Amino acid sequence: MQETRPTIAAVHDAALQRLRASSQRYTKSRRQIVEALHGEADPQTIVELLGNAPGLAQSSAYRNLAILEEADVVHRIVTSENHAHFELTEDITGSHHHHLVCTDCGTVLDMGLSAALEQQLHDELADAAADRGFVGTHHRIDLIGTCANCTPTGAGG
Amino acid sequence: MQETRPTIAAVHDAALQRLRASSQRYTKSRRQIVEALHGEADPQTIVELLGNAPGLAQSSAYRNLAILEEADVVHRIVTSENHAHFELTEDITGSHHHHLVCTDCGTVLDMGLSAALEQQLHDELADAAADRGFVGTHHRIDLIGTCANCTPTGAGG
DNA sequence: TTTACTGCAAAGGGTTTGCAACATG
DNA sequence: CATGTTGCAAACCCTTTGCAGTAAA
Repeated sequence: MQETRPTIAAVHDAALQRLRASSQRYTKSRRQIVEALHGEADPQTIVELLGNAPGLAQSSAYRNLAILEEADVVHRIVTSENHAHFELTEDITGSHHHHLVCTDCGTVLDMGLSAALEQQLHDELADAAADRGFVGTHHRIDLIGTCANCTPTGAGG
Repeated sequence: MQETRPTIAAVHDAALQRLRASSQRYTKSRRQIVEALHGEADPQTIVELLGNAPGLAQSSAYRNLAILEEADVVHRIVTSENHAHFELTEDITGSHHHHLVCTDCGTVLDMGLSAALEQQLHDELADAAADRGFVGTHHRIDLIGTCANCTPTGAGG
């Protein structure tokens, strides 16, 4: 699922169009953020992102991430950790996926589920929403646990 | 699913046992928190909780919620909102459920899914976890959208 | 050129913590 | 009686914001 990612050029193009649609510019800082997010397979925290975007001010990162989120270029992931994680939206990467959240170090990893399961889930969520007068826009599935780095017994366990 | 909740007495009993297992006392503050959580159908924020637990200091609420969480009496829900939400654990209420999260007001509502879907999800999550060397403990499903109070067009829409 | 964006640093807001008094077992 | 808990208030940390200079369209 990580192997079929669009090229950075395609991502920049998509980002540019979305920002234009929101009457926003595609500045150097924003390109840096998009490149940093594209460069890593999994969602990054602000701190990680700043490490991958040399010279970018923290305040600019927050401001631009908010704008990129508003323009549907970036998606914000909030787990029980203190730091939020960010990734390119599914619209841009073209892959619907969910997350593995490590309770130890806070790392967030991507994972995919079958289309059949997604469909059934979609239907049941629609029913549940209707029962409560709720209008759903999208769903989110997380598997909570410990990642390979934080699991005591190395592998195979 | 909300109709089959255990009595407050049963909840207190379960909470007491879990706290004892964690070498913790079941103090007046902790009882107050458990009662407040039992009293509402849906997860509450700290502010709401304090409103339902007269005389309880904010710091005590945070401290005790952490202890109750550690003892598996209380579950913390983190959405994209600023405020965390809290509810009694499924072990205590006896009902496995998921959440509807309103992006407008931050409200969190409970919902249930079918056993069949839960089973299939469980299996696929196990596969995805294995692929990444991840050890999962539990999952979380949220439907993001707007609740009845925040949806412009009344109902049916 | 005009407008929006950037960086710095200080402010904001939910959560956590130190300390003395108090309640629990 | 010894230890854990409470409440107050200050500290903490991530995030947001004001302002003057700068880059984008």
